[in-house]
Amino acid sequence: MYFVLLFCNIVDNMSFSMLSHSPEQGTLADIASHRLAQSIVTGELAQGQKLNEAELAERFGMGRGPLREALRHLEGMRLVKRIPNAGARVVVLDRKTLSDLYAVREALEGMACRIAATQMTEDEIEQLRKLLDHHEVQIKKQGGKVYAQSEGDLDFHFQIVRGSRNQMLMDMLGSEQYQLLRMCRYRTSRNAQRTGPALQQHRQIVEALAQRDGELAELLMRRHIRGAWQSISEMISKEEEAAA
Amino acid sequence: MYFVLLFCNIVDNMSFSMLSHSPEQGTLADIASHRLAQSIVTGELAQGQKLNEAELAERFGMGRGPLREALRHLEGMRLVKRIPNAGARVVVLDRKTLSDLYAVREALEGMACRIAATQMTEDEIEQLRKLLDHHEVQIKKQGGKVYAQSEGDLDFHFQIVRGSRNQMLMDMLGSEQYQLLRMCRYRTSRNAQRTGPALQQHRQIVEALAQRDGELAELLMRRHIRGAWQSISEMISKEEEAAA
DNA sequence: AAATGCAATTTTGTCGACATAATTAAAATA
DNA sequence: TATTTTAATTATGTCGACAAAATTGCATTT
Repeated sequence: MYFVLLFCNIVDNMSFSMLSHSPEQGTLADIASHRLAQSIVTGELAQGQKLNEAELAERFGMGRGPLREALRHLEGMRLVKRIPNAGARVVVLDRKTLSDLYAVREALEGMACRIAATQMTEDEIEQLRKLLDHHEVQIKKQGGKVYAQSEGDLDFHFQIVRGSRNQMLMDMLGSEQYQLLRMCRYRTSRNAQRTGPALQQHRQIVEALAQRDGELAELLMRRHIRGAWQSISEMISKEEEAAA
Repeated sequence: MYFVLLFCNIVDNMSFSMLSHSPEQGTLADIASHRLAQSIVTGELAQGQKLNEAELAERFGMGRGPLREALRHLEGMRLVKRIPNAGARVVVLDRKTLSDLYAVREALEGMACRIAATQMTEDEIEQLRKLLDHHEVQIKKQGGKVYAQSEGDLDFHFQIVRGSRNQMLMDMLGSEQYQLLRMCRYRTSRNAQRTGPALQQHRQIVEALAQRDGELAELLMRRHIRGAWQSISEMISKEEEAAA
């Protein structure tokens, strides 16, 4: 029990590690699952690409059994789409899929924010402030590394979700949806970012949490996510124009 | 393409079939997944029970490979909890888990309702009315068969989720959360029901949809789900008292 | 008698080989 | 030449056997 608590504290302070860091431990299926997820999220495996079991199994140095289990897991995370007797393909993030994702996020994270306002400890809120300070420094110091900023942003959101104390929410957002979000970020992070206004909005949200104003916190979070979607949506439109 | 559309129409009219009917087709892993899910939901497999791979594989007449894939799938659906090197167990639906589930449901189905008010066709809304008429007849005719009523209730909710046209929402609620809900119903369906007030609330929601009043529809749906949770919560309390 | 350490058993994790279905390529026909 | 049929190839689905880990039961020790 002591070790479990210790581990949790480590995780607490690990910024975005819990979302992306791959554990080179556990069963081979778990390892394959993490490596595949990472490859898909970063775009190393292109959207819609066919995933050959034998090929991947050899690349990962394992048999096809564990790899098939990993594919089932990724299917549950919506990172791959399986068709019986016809293999698995990397999911394709089209406009409609992302639109649906952001709509769900708005509802869920809005709720998380409202509850978190009543559940988070003063200490946790103070941690959020420090996280944002850290982000601000990072933004000013190195405006180039948009990747780390994106992960930092996701980390902020997930800390609030944790503050809701709703395990189902943590599972749904943490282990599934955030992977799709990260995937989306990687696709669009080359283009312009909106880190400045986002940071400002984050600060507003934290202050609402500090004042225990759940209604306001929810409103701000929903507006923040709607703004993010608008930004992404415009980016996709430009890409579509460029492609045509 | 013609066959696909035809199939969809059939599914549309199949009341609760899409949520529980097991397809004796596809891969063995899919079959095992459905049969296991059904056994877990109905309580045939008790909560917290250890799931022995070899035993289940023999019972289903298949090897352990497909069964392991099925377990991975059920883990994604949150029906079982796996621990590396220590096997899988049926999930335990304690009060906190169900509370979290209903909180998430309220947010998601509330959103679904609001969007459905602008997206559903007149025909779909008329279908909802007919569904409720059918429920009313069933309730009056045979007050005993609470099982069918529960499934009918879930069907109503899912039709509205479909009306939101949000595929992610349909996946999340349809293939995952509803299984947990059905599981919960089976546990508590022996006790008193609240089919009367629920039907009334359903009718209110449909009328709000018909008037294209998304705000009202969302409010009514959220209130409806909160009421359902209150009812379930009291039931759990009584069970806990009886056990003590 | 309780607790600890060790051996035996059970169960999970993994791999390789075979069967079956889908895809591709080639050949035959209109 | 275009299309359909058929054969060959590839990939997925499945099983059985082995290795490693965990659990159980027993014997030993304090």
